[in-house]
Order: sequence, then structure tokens, then C-alpha cells
Amino acid sequence: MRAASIKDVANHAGVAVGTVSNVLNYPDRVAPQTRERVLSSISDLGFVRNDAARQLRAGRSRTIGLIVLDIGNPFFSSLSRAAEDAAATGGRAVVLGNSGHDAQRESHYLDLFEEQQVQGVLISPVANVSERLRALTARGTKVVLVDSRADDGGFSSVSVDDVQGGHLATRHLLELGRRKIAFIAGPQSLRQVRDRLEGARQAVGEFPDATLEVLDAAEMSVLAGRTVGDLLVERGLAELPDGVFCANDLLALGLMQSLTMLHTLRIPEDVALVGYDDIDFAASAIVPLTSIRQPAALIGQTAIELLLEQLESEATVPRSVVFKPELVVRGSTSGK
Amino acid sequence: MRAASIKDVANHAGVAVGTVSNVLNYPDRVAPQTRERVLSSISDLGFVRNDAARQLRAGRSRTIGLIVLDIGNPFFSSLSRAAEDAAATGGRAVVLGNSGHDAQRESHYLDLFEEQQVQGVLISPVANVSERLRALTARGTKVVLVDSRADDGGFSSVSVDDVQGGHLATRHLLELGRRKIAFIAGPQSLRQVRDRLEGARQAVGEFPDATLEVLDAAEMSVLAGRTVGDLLVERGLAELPDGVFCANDLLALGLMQSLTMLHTLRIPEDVALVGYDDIDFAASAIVPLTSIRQPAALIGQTAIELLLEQLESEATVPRSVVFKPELVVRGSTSGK
DNA sequence: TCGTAATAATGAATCGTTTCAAAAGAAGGA
DNA sequence: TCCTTCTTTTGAAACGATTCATTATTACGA
Repeated sequence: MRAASIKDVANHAGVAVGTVSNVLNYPDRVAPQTRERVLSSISDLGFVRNDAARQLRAGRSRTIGLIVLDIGNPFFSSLSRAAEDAAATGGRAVVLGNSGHDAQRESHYLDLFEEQQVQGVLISPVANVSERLRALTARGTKVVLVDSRADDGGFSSVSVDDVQGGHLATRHLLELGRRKIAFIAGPQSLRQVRDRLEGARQAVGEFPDATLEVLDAAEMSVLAGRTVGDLLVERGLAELPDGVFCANDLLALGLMQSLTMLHTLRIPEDVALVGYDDIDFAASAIVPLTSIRQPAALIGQTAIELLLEQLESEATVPRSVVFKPELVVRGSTSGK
Repeated sequence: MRAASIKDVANHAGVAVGTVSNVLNYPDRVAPQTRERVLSSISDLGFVRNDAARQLRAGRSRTIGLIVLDIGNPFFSSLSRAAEDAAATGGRAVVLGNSGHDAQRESHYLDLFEEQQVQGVLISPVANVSERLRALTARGTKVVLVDSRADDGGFSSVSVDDVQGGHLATRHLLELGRRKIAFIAGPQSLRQVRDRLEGARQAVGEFPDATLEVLDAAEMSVLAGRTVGDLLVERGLAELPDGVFCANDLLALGLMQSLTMLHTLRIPEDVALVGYDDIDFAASAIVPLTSIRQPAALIGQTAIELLLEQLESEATVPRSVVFKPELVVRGSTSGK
């Protein structure tokens, strides 16, 4: 029992295959009664268009590939949702790939998307993939970097000024009078992490009596944050930083868990804490978390718009959009 | 500048197209030196297999479609990640569709996946789609229900016993001495919500002096929880329930925000609170949240396994796997 | 040297659409 | 009736990879 093809429909309706195709793609070209006859044959036979054949003939699919660092991170899930919606209004579908900070999986998704001849790729890269992306564009696939910037302006990109974000967060701690600052870093291979650190460095540099310590976390998750927290507490109270800036909210939440629950430190009295991303859960944390807000949905939507722009008008120069981050003050630094 | 095809590679290497195809699919059938020559032509020309052509010929793609209710919900993102991993080991890729509780988007993704001739569909349905799914299977696409059960055993499924989960949560509240129980429901069109409520009803029925009140939330999000919380507080303290069970953790976190921050109620003293899903953030809430744990990753992995099972051996009967939920007690009910 | 068997390479046919030049049909005017 | 114009329908060609029956090549023993 083979699926019905356009030829079966044509036979059933007593017309030529070209007519069936026209009914599907240019209904106005077909006389109303013929059209009706074909449509009822389609539903009689349960005909479903074969996208592979369509794509083969058209030379391109109607989908856009999106590769994110971590779909479990609310920042990215919100971004993806907005991208999907924006693409849908442009008549395209988004297929989502989750690299999970794994370069191999990232590369695997790039392969897959290229074989599927997606119209374009939105990617928030793990590894240095500029070579691969360049090859992709050379073969006609449009690329937009998301939450990342092209060093050489070779690609369109949508990002947030993470240096400024790091600066905002750290200056906030310093203005509260904190001087022993710690930055909890995720993998420094990530540009986001490096930029946020750079911003923190700049801010600390503006206060001569302040110090900055950098602590590495294995990944940017709640669990990793907890691990760093446990490590920190082992030092004893005197050795603790009094202001901590985490590379993202997940780390901050984990740290908070460790400090307040396992060890009975007070936030913000003993340690003031700032996260990054302002995910929904930041506001409902044990101590509501001060954070840096990034417009996740806006980023996703804008990225699709840049891509569509490139698709519509053939030769457009790459554009980079940079959004400004925003400090959201809550209990973890304000002491109510 | 057209992308290189298998024919271009054949010309460049001075062999027939069939030989190139063999190099790609059955390398052993080709003499080593020929193979090398072809491979170097492939990299010279930057040849990338055209998946559409491959699929057209093969009659099926190598992808599996996954439609989830809400990718922003950590339960589903964790489920998806596990499904992707499991599929990758089986040589398949997962494409993710997020219905966002929207029947139209769900239907749209079903269309898309069917046109793409995915090997199978994993779906956590919003609307009643059994008719559509039946049609899908009739045309040869395998279907596995996720976090949902087929009423009539027509499909394989992986789920958690939500009635039991609702019972566990509610009995816990009752055993703490609470008697005015409220259930914060999400959309009752969802089987999950109905089942959890049913479990709550059963538990309340076992305590003759207990009452159950059902409050509806527009959606299962933090925001909706906050709205219900505000509504609840307007009644005044005497009218409040003393035990609240929420249809999921997001609702519970929103409720918690509203009760503790805007209105100064104490959890668990004034109101004991239980959520559902045990997402990562439950443990790091203002008051760590008691919840019902569902093995999200295991569900995703098992769903893929059931699907692969159906794909390998043609005529297998549908199987249903039901996992048991687990009560995780934290501060929101235990009073430290 | 010849014959046989094993190994390697070939290339036409196929999958299901879309496209488009050409043919057929309809309508109207002279 | 014939010609023109406009609308509708036709069906072969093309997209690019895979398959498989056929042909070519090689190796080896007699």
C-alpha cells in the first residue's frame, strides 16, 4: 500500500499531472469545476504532497535551521519560540537543533541542515565554526549569528553587548560598597563569558581598592553553580567575596542554593549576588535574583528578520544588530 | 554557481555516477584507489549530498518529528534532549516542533512532518488528534504518544501515572493536617490536568472532613500562577485554602511569588504548596517547592526506543509504558 | 594459452514534483 | 464560416541520488 502520488490523483480525477500541480500551486489557473474535481480526488485518496520531490525540483527547502547552545536554558527557549513565530509569518518552518555546548553535536547539525538544503541557518556557536559557515554561505545558504558577533563582519548577527552587561552588573556591586568581587565564569571558550568578564574587569578597574577573582564552572547549569558554591564556602567566611557576579542565572541560582541552604550564609548581607539573562525563574528564587536582562524574544525575531531580508533581496551586505542589556535589581543585592 | 552534484563528482573523478554513490554508501564495493580518487574529488568540489534526492529515492527521510506542548517548560526541554540523544545513537535526527499549547500550530507541525515523510512522530498532544494520527499511521508513519496515553490502545505511548501523582500530592497535604484543599488547574482540555485533578479528588474523598476547590488558570505558566495568586489573596485570610496543589511547577512558582512577595503570606504556615514536574528550579525557589517528580529524560529516551522498535520490526503491537511519579518533599510543605 | 570465477565499474531507470512550451478548446467578431 | 484572442489543459523534461542488471577487468589454475 503505497502513498498516493500526484499521478494517482490525476488518474482518479481524469486530468493530467500538470493540472493537479496547478491546483496545488496556482489554483486560479484552473477552471473552478476542474479544481473541485481534483480537490475531491485529493481528499478521497488522502494525498499528501511529497516534500522531498518538491524540494528536489525547487532546489531548496522551505525550512530554516536554528542551532542553540542549550534549549534547557529559558533564554534560548524563549528565543526559539520567537524565531519560530517570526518564521511562520514568513511562510517558513524552523527546525531546531540543540548543540548542548557540544562541538560535535553542533557540527552534526550543520551537516544535517546542509544536506537538507535549509534556506538559512541561525546559530549560536559553541566552537569556532567561521570556516564552516563561510563554506555554507559560499554554497548559497544564508547564515545569521545569534547571541554572537562575527569578528570580521562576514555574517549578519544579532547580539547583546555583553561587555556592557558585565560592566553594569559589576558596577552595581561596587556601588553597593562591595570590594571583593568574584566572577563565576562558564567555559571561557564562549565569547559571551569572555565579554562579561571583560566588562567586569573594566568596572573593577574604575575602583582602585576593589579586587576581582575569577572562578571557573564546568558548565553553565544550576548544578555547576552549586558545586562552585560548595567550594567557595569551604574557605570560611573571612575568605569569601562580598559581591559575586555569575555568568548566567542558572549558575547564580545554583550558587544561591548552596550558600543559603547547605551553608547558612545570608544573601545579600554576607554575599551580594548578580546573575545574567533574567530568566523567568530569577524573580521566584529563594532570594529574588538581581540580573541582567537580555531581550531573548526580540533577538530571535530580529534574527529571522535579518535572514528573510537576505533571502528576499539577493545581494545585501551583512548587518549586525546589537541590543543593550538592562540591570534588574532585586533582593539578592538590594537587601530589600 | 550551482552546488556540485554527484554527476559533477563523477566527471571530475573520471568514473560513473553509480561508483560515486557506492563510495558514499558501500565503500567496500569500490577498489581502494578509485575510492581515494572519488573522495578527493568530493572534497575538491565541496560536494554535499542532496538529502531531498536521497529521500525521494528512498521513500522515507531519516528524521523523527517531536511535537511538545511547551519547550519553555524544563520538563519538556529535558525530555527533548534525551530524545535527541537516543535518536542520534540510532542514526536518526530529531526535528523539534513547539506547539505552545496551540492546536493550530500543532496541526501545522503535523502537516509539515507528514510532507517531510519523517519516519515517525513523537507527540504530546494539545487537541484531540487521534483521527489525524490514525491517518498518519495508515500511511506508514509510526506514532508514539508522549506524556499521554491512547484511550483505545491504538498507539504506543510513554506516560506517567498522573492520577497517582495527583493522589500523592494531595494525600501529602492531607496528612499534614490540611483540610481546605485547592487545585490550581491548567486548561482542562489536557489529559494531564484532568488526571491530576482526578487523583486529587480520590485523595480528598478518603478524608471525610476535607474539601476540594478547583481554580482555573488560563495557561500553565509562572505568570498565570501569579494571576491566580492575586485573585486568591483578595478573598482575605479566612477564606484561603490551607493546602494548594498546582497542576505544574510553573503555576506553583507564580503562586508563590504572588503569596509571599506581594501579599505577605507564609508558606507553608499559612498555605502549604505542592507543584508538579520537579523541574530544576523547584529546589531553588523562594521557598523550596515540594513537587511530584517525573522522569523526563527517561520518558524521552523510552519514547524513541519504542519508535525504533516499531521501525525495525514491521508488525509490532503498540506498547504502553507507564512510569510511576514520586513525591519530593521540600520547604513549601515541610515547614523546614 | 585459455577458461572460469571473482571483483569492479557502468549507466539507464526510478522516485514525485514542478515547469513550461505547445496543443486544445471556447468565445467573440467579421 | 473563418480568424483571432484568451483561457485551460496537456505531458515531457528536469531535479539528484540510488539501485541493479549488465559489462569489463583481473587473477589464477589447468
